[in-house]
Amino acid sequence: MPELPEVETTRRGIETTALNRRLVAMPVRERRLRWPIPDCLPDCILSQTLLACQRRGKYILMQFGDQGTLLVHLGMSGSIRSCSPETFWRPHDHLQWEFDGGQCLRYHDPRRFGSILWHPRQAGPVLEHPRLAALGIEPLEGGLSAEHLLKGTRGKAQSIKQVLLAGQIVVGVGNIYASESLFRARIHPELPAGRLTRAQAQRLARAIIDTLNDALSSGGSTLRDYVNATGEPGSYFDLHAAVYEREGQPCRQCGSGIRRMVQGQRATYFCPRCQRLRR
DNA sequence: CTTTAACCCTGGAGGC
DNA sequence: TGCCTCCAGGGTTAAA
Repeated sequence: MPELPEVETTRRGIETTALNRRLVAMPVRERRLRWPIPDCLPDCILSQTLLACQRRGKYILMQFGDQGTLLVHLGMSGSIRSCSPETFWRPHDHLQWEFDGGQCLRYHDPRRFGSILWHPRQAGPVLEHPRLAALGIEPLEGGLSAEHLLKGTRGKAQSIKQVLLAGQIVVGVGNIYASESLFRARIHPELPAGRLTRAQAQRLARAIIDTLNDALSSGGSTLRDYVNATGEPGSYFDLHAAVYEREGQPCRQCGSGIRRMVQGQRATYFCPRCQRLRR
């Protein structure tokens, strides 16, 4: 599933492929995603130039001329690849953006949990879009500190794992990296968020930043360019997980058996020895 | 207000 | 081999 590093790599690939290019066509084969693709597409962006491609959380923001911005989410099975406009359409290829010069981006999403939303310019700053307004800070742009985590978790009885996943304090920590970050910070996933100590918050801020950066750089080095990747469809970054999906296997730190549990209907993996509730 | 659970969807795994 | 059931997952909303 695309986590923040994959989304960021995708964003960079889109920039490389299509920034400052004019959209000449946008065939849509399937509008039924998380929400239906708006009827005004593609008309409202045809012949417009892609002036910027940014990211907020796991949303990719494509600004088309002075018309507005497309909010593109990959859900959990989505991907965007560059191809030639004539490339045969595989199952679950839902649409493509064709730019002048022959550049083309294909949106592919078997489970259709992804979404494509339209934010017209007159609706105001795109960052105030309902889907974006309440998001936590970006972990890779500075500002994620122990103080920020302590402030955001103060008084919360919910587990630290679930608070991280909720994305209201910091974005981009999906199910995989929540487990990985907590392991790296040696914090038990069930710790009530409000009980986080300063030392733990310090380690957690560091762990989140390092975990995401590691994934980003390893993804960048192994695939170079996600959008232009020629590997098998749907191949995501090869994660060298410390705990994720390693139930029963020895902890790389202490050798104890990695445990799996469910929090909020989601799997959590942790080392019972390295991550203790009481510290 | 907080917390929980259901939902959207498909591919893959496991049981028989 | 094939059919059936179950499950994973992110993000959102309805319900408790």
